[in-house]
Formats: sequence, C-alpha cells, structure tokens
Amino acid sequence: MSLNHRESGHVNKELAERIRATAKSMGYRPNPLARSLRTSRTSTIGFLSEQIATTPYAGAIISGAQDAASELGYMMLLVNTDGETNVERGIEALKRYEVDGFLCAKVYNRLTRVPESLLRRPTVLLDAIDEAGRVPCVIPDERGIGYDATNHLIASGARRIAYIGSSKGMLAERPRREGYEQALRGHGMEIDPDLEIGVANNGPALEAVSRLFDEQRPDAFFCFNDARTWYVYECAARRGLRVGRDSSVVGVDNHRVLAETFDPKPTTVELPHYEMGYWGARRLISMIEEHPLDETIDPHTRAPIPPLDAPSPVRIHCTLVENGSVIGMHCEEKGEEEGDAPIR
Amino acid sequence: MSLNHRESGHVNKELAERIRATAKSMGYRPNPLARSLRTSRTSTIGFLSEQIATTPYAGAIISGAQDAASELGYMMLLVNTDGETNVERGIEALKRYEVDGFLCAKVYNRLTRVPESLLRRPTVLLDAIDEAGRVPCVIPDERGIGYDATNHLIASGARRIAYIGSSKGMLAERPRREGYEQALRGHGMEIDPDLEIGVANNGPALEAVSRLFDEQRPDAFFCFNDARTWYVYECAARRGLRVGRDSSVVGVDNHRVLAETFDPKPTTVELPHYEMGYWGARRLISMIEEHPLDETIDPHTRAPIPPLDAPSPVRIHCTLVENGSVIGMHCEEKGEEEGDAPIR
DNA sequence: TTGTACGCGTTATCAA
DNA sequence: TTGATAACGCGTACAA
Repeated sequence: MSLNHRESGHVNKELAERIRATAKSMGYRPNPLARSLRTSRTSTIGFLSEQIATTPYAGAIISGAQDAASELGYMMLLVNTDGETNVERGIEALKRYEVDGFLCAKVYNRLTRVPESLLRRPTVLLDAIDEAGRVPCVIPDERGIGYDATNHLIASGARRIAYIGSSKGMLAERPRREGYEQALRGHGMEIDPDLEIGVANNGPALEAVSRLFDEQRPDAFFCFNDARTWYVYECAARRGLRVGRDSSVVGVDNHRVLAETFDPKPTTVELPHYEMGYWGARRLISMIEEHPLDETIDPHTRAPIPPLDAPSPVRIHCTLVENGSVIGMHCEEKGEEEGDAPIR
Repeated sequence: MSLNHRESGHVNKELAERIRATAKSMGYRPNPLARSLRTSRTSTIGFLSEQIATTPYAGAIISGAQDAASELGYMMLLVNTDGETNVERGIEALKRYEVDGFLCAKVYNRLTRVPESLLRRPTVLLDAIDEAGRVPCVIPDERGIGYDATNHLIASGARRIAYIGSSKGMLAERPRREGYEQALRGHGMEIDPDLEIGVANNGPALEAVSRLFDEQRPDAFFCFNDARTWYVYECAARRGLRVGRDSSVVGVDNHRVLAETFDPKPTTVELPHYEMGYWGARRLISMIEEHPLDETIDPHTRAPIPPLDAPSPVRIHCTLVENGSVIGMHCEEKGEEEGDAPIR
C-alpha cells in the first residue's frame, strides 16, 4: 500500500516514507506482469495499423501515439494489419495480452467499418471516420488545411491561385477545396472555376496541368498532394520557369522530397499525423482510466464490457511547415459546434 | 501438460487429446500474463527505433520485424528513442515488461555504440553495425546494391554510366561505388573517374551535376539516393531532355515519388528495410529460444544473463524494384566467407 | 495501525 | 499415470 501511495488510513506516514525509501535503495521495481494478473489492467494499449511499411504517415502516427503512451506510463503493442483476416488475428492476439484499449489507424482519412470485435472495448480511430459513428476518431481539419495553405499563398503575393485537386472522390477533397475558396473569398478575390481542376494520378493528369499552365497562367498553386505538386514542378521546368521565382506552390504532404531541394517559396502542408497519434492515444487512455472495470468479466471468454459513451469527434488542425520549420499549428478538441454538415 | 503438448511420459495420449478437445470446445485460451509470471518468458520483444516519424524507412523495418514476430508467436513492444536519455528510459521500461530480447534499429547504416544496458541481453542491431562487434547486426548488402543497379543500367543499353555519390563519408558510399565499378569491369567497360562524382545535399551539388551533364554527356546515372536522383531529373528537364527516353536513371531509395510519375525506365533500388526487420527479428527470436534461461537471475534486480555468443554478421541483399514490381531479391545469411575487409 | 491469508492463471514438483 | 500442492509477484480483505 505504501508503494502505491494508498497508505492513508492504513499506514502511518513516516513508516510509509521509510518503506518507500528502503524499496528505492534496494532498487525495487514492481513487476507489471504480476500486477496485471492481479488487477487485470496492463497499462498497455494495442496499436492496429495498416501500411506501416509503405508510407511515412503510419510512422508519424505511431510515433505520436507512442510518445503520449509513454508520457502516461503506458506501453504500446504494435500489430500491422495489411490483409483481411490479419486484422482479426491481430485483435485476438492483443486481447490475449490484455491490452487496455485499441488504437486503430488508417492511412488516408476515410470512412471505415470498425471491427465488431472492438466495439465494446475502449477504441479510438485515427485518420479515419467510423461509418456508424460509434467510435471516437481523430482526423485532420481538412478545411483548415485548404484555408491556411491558400492564405499563405495570398500572403506571399499570389494573385491567380490554381487548385490542383484529386479526381477520385476522396474524403479530403471537398473540405480542402472549400477551405481554398473560403480563403479567396476572405480576401475579396474571385473564385474562377477555370483555376480549379481535379486530376488523377497518371499521364492525362500532366496534360491537364499543362493546359491549365498555358491557358490560365496562374502564379500559384495549391496542390492536393505531392503527386499533384510534382506535375506543377515538371510543367514549370519544361517551360524554363522556376518555382519560387516565377510561381509559388503549396502542396499537401509530408514526403519532404520536393521541399528539400528548392528555395524558400515552395511550402508543404504537413498532415498532422503525429498529432493525430498523440491526441488519439491521450484520448484513448483517458477513456480507459475513466472506465470503471467491470468485475463480472469472465477471465476466459472475456465477456463484454459495457458499451462506450457516445463519442465526441476530435479534429486536429494541420501544421503548416515551410522548409522544415513550423509556421503555425493548433491542436484543439472541437465538438460539433460549427454546425458543419457531417464530412462525407 | 497436455495443453502444452508436454504429455509424453505423463499423460496417456488419448486422454491428452480429449483434454485438448474439451479445452478447445470451451474456447479456452491460456493467459500469457499468468504464464509469463510462472515461466519468466513473455514471448515479447522490444523494438527500439529512432526517426519513426520522419522517414519511411523505420516503418518498413518495424513492419518486417512485426511480421516475423507474429509468425513466431511473439508480440512487439515499441519504443521510439529520439533523444539521448530517452533511450535508457525506454530500455528500462521494456525491461520492466520483461521483454525477452531487443531489436535496436538505426535509420542509416552506420557504426553505433550499443547501450551498455543491452549488452547482456539478447539483442540484434538493425541497419547499423556495432562499433565493438559484440552484437549481431543486419545490414544491407551495399556492394550488391551498386552491382545490381549498374548491371541493370548496362542491360538496358547504357554505355556511359555516371555515379552520383555522396560527398559525406557515409558507410554505404564505398561499397556501393565498388559494386558500381565491379559491374562495369564485369562487362569489360572502362572505369572513368570523370563519371564519378560525390556531391553534398545543397546548391553546389546541382551545379556539379550540371557540369557532369554537359561535359561528360552520360547516358545513364546511378544515384546514391533520391536527393541525388532529383538533381539528375532537374538537369534533364532544364535541357529539354526526358529521363527514360534520353537517359536512364537508377536511384537508391524508397521514396517512391520519382518512380511513380515517369515511364518505365527510371528505376529505384529499394533498400531492404523490411527484410532487415524480418530477418533481424527471426535472428533475435532464435537467439532467445536457444538461450537457456538462467535460473540464478534475481527477479528484482534482474541479474545479468550470460554473455551472448560471438555474433556472426548477417547481410541481406537488396531488392531491385522497377515501377513497383520486384525484379530480383535474395535474402541470405552470409558469414565472412568473402574475405572482405570489414565495412567502414 | 499491523499482520495474515487468499487469489489472479499458470507451470512444476512430488507422492501416491 | 494421476492428483494434490507450491510458487511466480502482486493487491486487498479481514482479523487482530
């Protein structure tokens, strides 16, 4: 009791101090395994992720989650879930190790079905939205991204700003474009539909950007991602133009390749992957610690715990990074106060 | 005993079968925590990594390690270790959770000091070499990378192949260049020092590549990494040349950006990060399972276990990827049979 | 305020 | 071949 600082009313304070001092001098460390066996709390969270290997995004999310976990005294068990059956196997394994909760990360913000087997456990979804709206999730503020990026271009003197979007109906496409338009309107600038295009990730895309280049002569570009940004660089190079001198670009991504090699003007907006991981883990752990342990749980079949509280979605604002240094960043937990239509 | 298939000489076989069948029908799963408490084996490995957030490499290593671990029935505890004190704190935490061994990943192949606190535990170093040569490590076969990449260029018809290397003395620089030269010699081609340059990652680099472009007129390039590859693309674009038509490029990296947007010729050599993780974890786990548990270990102070066997280094060959599909890949455990000087 | 005893879910030992 | 029992390290209820 003294070691756990639960001495009040049981052990006199001086003795408790002496006990702690002695324990410390002997190098005593409690054994978390034995403790968990007794308490059925492991101070452990399970992280389910896809595409750890192929994108840098997952790494950032993981890193953020791990930092939060370690700050709060938790360990993170990692499982990657590329493939279908894989997911259930991973969840099973994590349950056997008695993780206190689950972090479930997708790589691109999108609607997702949360596995049934997670529904009655503390779970937070990262970079994805629960179709059924039953599980709390942490996603980027896509509109804020479009808004900030476009404002940044305006502030740097751009007058004709093109938007190079995605042709596939991605979840982020609409709010980013809205943010772009909102920033233009905010500065009394006209919205010119000819300056907005959506392109796929292939040959015709380069042609489309080429046409835009020649017919509209924009002096700045806000690009949906690094593939789109690349088209702009390529078009500029072929015309003897130099990005940063003859035009400005802001591309969304955290592949740093493009930003590294050019002068200050090209700017990338980093999606807040680290932050999503960080705040997601904090959220999860607070859920865990608030959640009263259900004593009626069957140790073998692991009977369900009571359903989760209604989730309040968390959106995290983007970080705007120019040549490696953060220009602006705000992390805040927002409710639905904006009266925004649900993101689609 | 039946459940653990240790029935021989104790329980008659049919009974053992019946026991297992019944257990299965009841949905029984052993509790790993209780088991560990008794056996002091957790079937758990700790993964120490740096730069999870900032590079895609760490993700690939982690993913490989996790796959191997899960194949062999192990869970992976993740800790990232950016910063100095961080490392020791992470190791301490992992030790408290009684991980059976440690995977210690750096992000660029280089000489490293292994923390003292790991020396007497099962440990494998990933993408790094132990300064003192006491801990086994898994590293890419850098010479093979240079050799294969250059052969690929030769096979595609190139005659004057430039090598755009690194000016900083990176561990990989020398063997990659050796592989490049070895491939040239293997085809009876002359080695032209004017075709080999080392550049840093900055402005003068682009000028150096420009000079090489104009003075030597190479028809192909083997580039140390994606930054160097970028210089080649930029130089080509400014001269109205097209990589893939007027010249060929092979760059080392697994940023896919460059390879995605062009036609088949540009090829990237992926460093075998996934494989290093995979084989490193297998190696570690075999060390763990061969290692007789020292019964004299003090449960509190965690007295040292006997020193590791002399490590035999493992090198893993690269994977050669062209436009997303693997051209060649060999993973093999090599000893020192090549009589090669130790990598510096 | 202190001491004793039990249980968490395993594995291992020892007699029978 | 079987059954009873101790022990791993911890938390806690209960009696003193």
